[in-house]
This record gives sequence, C-alpha cells and structure tokens, in this order.
Amino acid sequence: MSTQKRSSGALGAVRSTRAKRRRRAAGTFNINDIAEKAGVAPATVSRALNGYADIADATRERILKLAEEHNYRPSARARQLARGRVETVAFVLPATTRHKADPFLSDFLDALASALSAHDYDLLVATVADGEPETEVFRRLVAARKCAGFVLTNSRDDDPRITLLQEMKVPFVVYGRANVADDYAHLDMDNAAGLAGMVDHLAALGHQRFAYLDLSEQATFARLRRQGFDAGIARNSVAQDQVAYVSVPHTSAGGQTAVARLFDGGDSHRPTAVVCPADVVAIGAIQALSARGYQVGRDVSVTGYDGVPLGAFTAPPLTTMSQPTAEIGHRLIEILFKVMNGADPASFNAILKPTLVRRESDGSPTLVGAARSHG
Amino acid sequence: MSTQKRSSGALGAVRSTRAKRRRRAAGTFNINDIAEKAGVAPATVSRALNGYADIADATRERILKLAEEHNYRPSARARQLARGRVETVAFVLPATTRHKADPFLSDFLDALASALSAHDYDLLVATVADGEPETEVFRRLVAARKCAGFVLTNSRDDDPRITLLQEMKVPFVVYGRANVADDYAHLDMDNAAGLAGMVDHLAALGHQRFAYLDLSEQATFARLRRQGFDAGIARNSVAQDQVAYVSVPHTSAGGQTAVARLFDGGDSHRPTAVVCPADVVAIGAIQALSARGYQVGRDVSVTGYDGVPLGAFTAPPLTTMSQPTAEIGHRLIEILFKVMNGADPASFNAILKPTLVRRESDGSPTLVGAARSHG
DNA sequence: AGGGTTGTCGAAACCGCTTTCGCTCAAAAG
DNA sequence: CTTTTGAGCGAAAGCGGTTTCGACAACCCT
Repeated sequence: MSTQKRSSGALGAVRSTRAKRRRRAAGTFNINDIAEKAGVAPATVSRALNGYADIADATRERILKLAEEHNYRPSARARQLARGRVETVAFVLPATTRHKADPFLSDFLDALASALSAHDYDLLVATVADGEPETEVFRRLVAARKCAGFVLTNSRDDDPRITLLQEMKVPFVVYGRANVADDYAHLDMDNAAGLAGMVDHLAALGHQRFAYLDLSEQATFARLRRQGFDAGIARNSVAQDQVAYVSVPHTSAGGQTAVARLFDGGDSHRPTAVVCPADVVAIGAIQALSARGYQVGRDVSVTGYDGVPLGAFTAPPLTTMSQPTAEIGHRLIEILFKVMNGADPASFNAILKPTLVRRESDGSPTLVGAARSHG
Repeated sequence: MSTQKRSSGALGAVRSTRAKRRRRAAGTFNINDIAEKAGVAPATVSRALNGYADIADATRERILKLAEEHNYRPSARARQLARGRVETVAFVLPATTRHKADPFLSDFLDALASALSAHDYDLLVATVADGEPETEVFRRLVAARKCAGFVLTNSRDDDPRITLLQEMKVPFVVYGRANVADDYAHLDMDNAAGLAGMVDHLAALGHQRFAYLDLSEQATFARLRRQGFDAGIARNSVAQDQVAYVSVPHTSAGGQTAVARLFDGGDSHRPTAVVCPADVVAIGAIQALSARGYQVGRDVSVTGYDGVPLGAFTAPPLTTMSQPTAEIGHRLIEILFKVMNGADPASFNAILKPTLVRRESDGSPTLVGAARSHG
C-alpha cells in the first residue's frame, strides 16, 4: 500500500516541451468538439443544449442537430460537478431481508428508476458488506457525494438509518414508519387497517376462533399488523380466549411450524381462521394444513397479506391484502423530490389503504371444520 | 422550452468587483479544506489519500487522520472526471420481464452490487421507459458516460442489445446466451444439461409418457431447455409418440391451462410426468392437477426448473433444478472487470451445471396414475 | 444621427479532484 | 567542503462541463 505509482522523476527535464495533451477519451465527443464543428464557443453549446433563451434559433438548431448526429450528450459527471448537484438517488438493499427473495423488488425498483428518470435522475443500488454496519454504507455514499437522497424500506423501530440521515441532513423518504418522532418524510400502507379489515371480513363470515401468526421481527410493519389484528378482534367482539398467537419467522417454514403447533395438539381450541401477516407465511400454513388433510377454505380459513403474485396459484388461491407496489415507488420519488427541493419532510406522511383480494382460502367456518372442532 | 433562465444582463457592471466565489456546497469539505488544515497543497492530500509512495509518513498520517476526523472522502464525480474513468456498471431491468416479479432479482442485484463495491464500483439500475426502444436506454447511458459497462440478463436470440453494445465498443457481460456469434463475454447455466438430467431422473423412476410445457418466449434459455428435454428423451429411448408438447406462457396460469389441455381430454395418452422448464409454470401445473384430484408426486410427477424459494412450500414441495444466483452475480462481475481491462470477451464462456433438488413432486409412475391411464 | 435597447455570443472562472513536472533541501557521495 | 542524489512536496494544467459578465452589433426611438 505504499510503494507504487509515480515514475522515477529524475528524467523528464529531457523532453520538457512535450505534447501537452493528456489522455482524452478515445471515441467520444466532448463539448469542445461540438462547439468547433458548430463554429461557436463551448459556452454557446452548453446554453443551446440546456434550453437557454438567449441563443439564436438558427444557432440552436445547428447545435442540436450536430449533437443528435454524433449522439452527443454532456457527460453526466462533468455536468453535475459543474452544477454542484448530484442527480442520483440511492437505494440500499435492506440488510435485514438479505437472501429473502423479495418478489416485489423488481416492480419496486422498476418504479423507482422510472420515476427518477422522468427527472433525469439515476438510481444507485448498494448493499451492505458482510460484517459492515449498515449505517456505514450511508456514510460512505454521502461522503463521496454519490447520491443526493435515499429511499428506505423495511423501516424498523428506532431505525438507526433514519437518525443518521437526519443528523447528516441528507434528504430521504421512507416506505413504512418507525416509532421515532414522526418528523421525516414517509409513505406507508395502512397495515393496521388492513389487518383489522381482514378480521372484519372473517368475522363477517362467522369465524369466532382465530390464530394469529405474529412476525418475530423488529420491523415496524410487523408491530402495526399485530395491532391491527388486535383492533379487529376487539371491534368484532371476539373473546380474547378464542384467539391464539404464535410467533413465527417471516418465512413459509414459519407458517408450517405454526400450524404444527396449533393443529397437532388436542382438538379443543383449534382456530377456524388462521390470520397471517404475510403471504409467504400463509403459503407455508396452507401447505402444512393440506398435508394434514384439511381442506383450506372450507375446514380452515387462511389469509395472507402483501399480494405476492404466487398467492394466486397456491391450492387454494390465497385471500390476501394487496398493495400497489409500482404506485408506491412512484409516490416515494415524488415525495423525495419535494424534500430535496426544500419542503418540510414532516409534512409527508400519507397512508394508503390496502385492498382485499378475495380468493379461495377463506370461507364460512361451517361443515367439517366446525364439526371437527366442536366435536 | 425557450424562454427561461439568464437574468436581464443589463445590470451587473454595477458591482463588478463582487465576491468571486460562487456556490460551494455548504456542509461538506473538499480537498482544499483538508489541505489547508494539514498545511499542505491539495496535490499532497490527493497523493496521500491515493497511496502514492512519495509522501513522508508523518504527512500521510496527518492527512489520513484529518480525513477520517471530518469523514472526508474525495467526491466520486470529481475524481472520476479527473481520472477520465467511470466507476459504475449499469444493469437495465429487462423490459421483457416487466411486472413479472422475479424472485431472484434481489439476490442477484445484491451479488452484483457487492462484487462491484469490492472494486469500488457502483451499480446503476435503469429501466426502459414505456414505448421507448430498449436500445435507447443503453445509448443514453453510454452517451452521458454514466457507466463503464453493462450486465445483461434474459438474453434472447439475435439480441439487439448485444449487437448495439459491440458496435459501440462498450464492455458488457451476459448472463445466458444468444444465438449470435459467440464473441461476447458470457456465463450461463447449462440449461440443456439440466433438462436432460431431469429427464434422466424421471426415466430412471420409470416414466415413459412425458409432457413438456414449452415456453412460448423468445429467450434463448427457453430454446436450450427444450433442446435439453429432447436430448433427454432421445437418450432414454422414450418413444416420440409418448411425449406431448404444450406451448405455454412463462406464468403459473400457463401451467394451469396446459394441464387443462392435457388432462381434460380423453384418458388415452395422459402423461405420467409433466416436465416444466420453469418453477412458476410447474406451480401452476401442480395447482391445476391437485384441483382435479390428482395427487402430485404419486399419480403424476411434476418437475420445475429454477429453484425459486417458494417451490419448497408448494403442496407437494417441488422437485426442481436450482442455480446459484449469488455466485452467478459475482462471477459475472469478475468477468466484466477482465473485459473492461482489455481481455478478449470471446474468451469468457463458462457454463455452470445446475443441481437437481429433489423434493416430493415426483415419483415412480405406479399405482393410481398408472392404473388410471392404463384403464 | 446619436443614444439606449435587445438579442447573441465569447472569455474566463470555477466545480473538486488527479497527475505531471520540476523545485528544494537534506543526506549521501566524492 | 562541494557535488550528486533522491525524497517530499507545490504549482499548474487539465477532466468536461456550467454560468457569470460583458462585448458587440443590430435595432429602436426621438
């Protein structure tokens, strides 16, 4: 790390009047080339390309045509340096969901990138290196001025990323909420309302005995979904001793083991409705119930949350709450731009309602299910 | 688009000896600030930070300490501009798989980003705007010098992206292959071997009547998987009239409709093994078969390809071929760097073997299945 | 015709960094 | 005690743009 570079240094005086040009990117044109071809100064090219008014129409056309012909565009790096701006927004893949195969990521990133490109901004995707503290990535990106703002997802309680970014005074927008003071820009789905609505739906079908597969995860949405479930239980006057809680990891395996715990014991208090705060969990639950001979949707109802694409193709297809991924991405970027332009972050706190997608994994708790558990 | 910016211009002479400094980013330090604090020239700071040898150890330490204290890092934009390099690699979300919820994307991008950051490079993610030709995105990114290279996936036959990038002489690496001349750097899974291997496996279990759900898609992998299947059929001496082909879209719905076509007709030639070239398709097939009362894995075997996480939680869990997503991402980046450093792209053409993940959706074609179709 | 506008454009400074070249001075050599 | 040497550092010229300031010519008006 110490001996390298720099040629001997002793020579040099030899060919002192050497060709002064240093490296110049080979194939590509720069603003001077275009200026020369157009017979104007570089400044004029710049103004023409940037839509300034004080350029003769003829000149502008000539320059535009030339640029078009040579497929010339100003170097983003040089331009941003000169303007003192950074037209990039970063998204750091959340460390918490690593190797978790997020099925929404592709739509989400697509939405972010396309919303950004409408503003001529770019999307930078970064990760947290193994063993590195997550906040370090943000520090690095900010210090090297690689981005002008961030989009955060998977917010958790007391999220250190939020406090760090606030402290560094870097604009950001959060998908979701954390329990820290509500003074940052965010957009969230109404997780609580979603789950409460699901309980309403099931209660309306006649369910009285519920199980809730609580996510053993620090994420804020996990807490809110649980709260929503509880609220639904309360407002539908379901007796507290008729609801069982099982804590599970955010995986299909979690759904499977929860079912084992709930259904492999005595018959007495089996739930008729298994409410899952995530589709992946619900899919595991369905699988485990089917394996035990239950007909999901008739014997037992299972509901999910998220609206993953595969939920439509489980057996039976999963009833769930879906969220408009692409729209969320677009709205996040709109908010971020307002914040980057000086708007007060605290003024952005929209909450979107998820929508119930009813498929076939739920039904009235009659027939076999009821018979079985009452008997 | 024409009247804007530029103040009147007439004034100005008024305060001609004005403060010359223009905007300077507020909170952040630049190399001059550090140089000043260290009592050296900016050039020295630069050299110290970049590990040149001709800096006194004491000086270097002092500068490094100062940089650390102020969390200073050279501006990536300025540095790259000065060096005439672009330390960014771009990944354009494939337009063909839009809104397709690619479950591998998160792992894949994570791998790309982390492999890149080991080289101090960044990952830029872009999309194709609606109605815009896909190649235009590449043109834009290259012209604005936003990246030094590309990673491509979902290659298709006669892929226009490949010819364009070759023509523009921009480094890139492809995951997959296209049928154009083999003179570009790529890495692929051995799709053909994978499917042939799957047929071997099924034949060894005793299957004699197959159905293949051929992907109605231009992607090269679709063609190769089909070829592999055919090769497997041939080398296991399965009679050609014992295999049925159904063309399906790359979705679960495709698997469902294919099953309808295969199993809702007369009993005569129902397959005992339904070979799917993609897990999502297989999941649809399993669902449709279960709905018809077949017990998948016993009455009918269904196999997938890809190794999507949810395949482990279908009922029954799906037998499939899996590919090491993260490893692929890392290797692609290593290849890309070699190409960017001048290596001959044509010399990179590794083919990785997928591995069979046997779960429970396959079995010997005995019992009910055999009875049923023979009866 | 002369003075004030306007419309166009060029010169030059600057963004924040890298790198070449050459200077300086202390240590080594003669 | 000079001369050579080389280690250490600074000045300055870029990289490829943007933007301010002002110049200049053509036009307008009185």
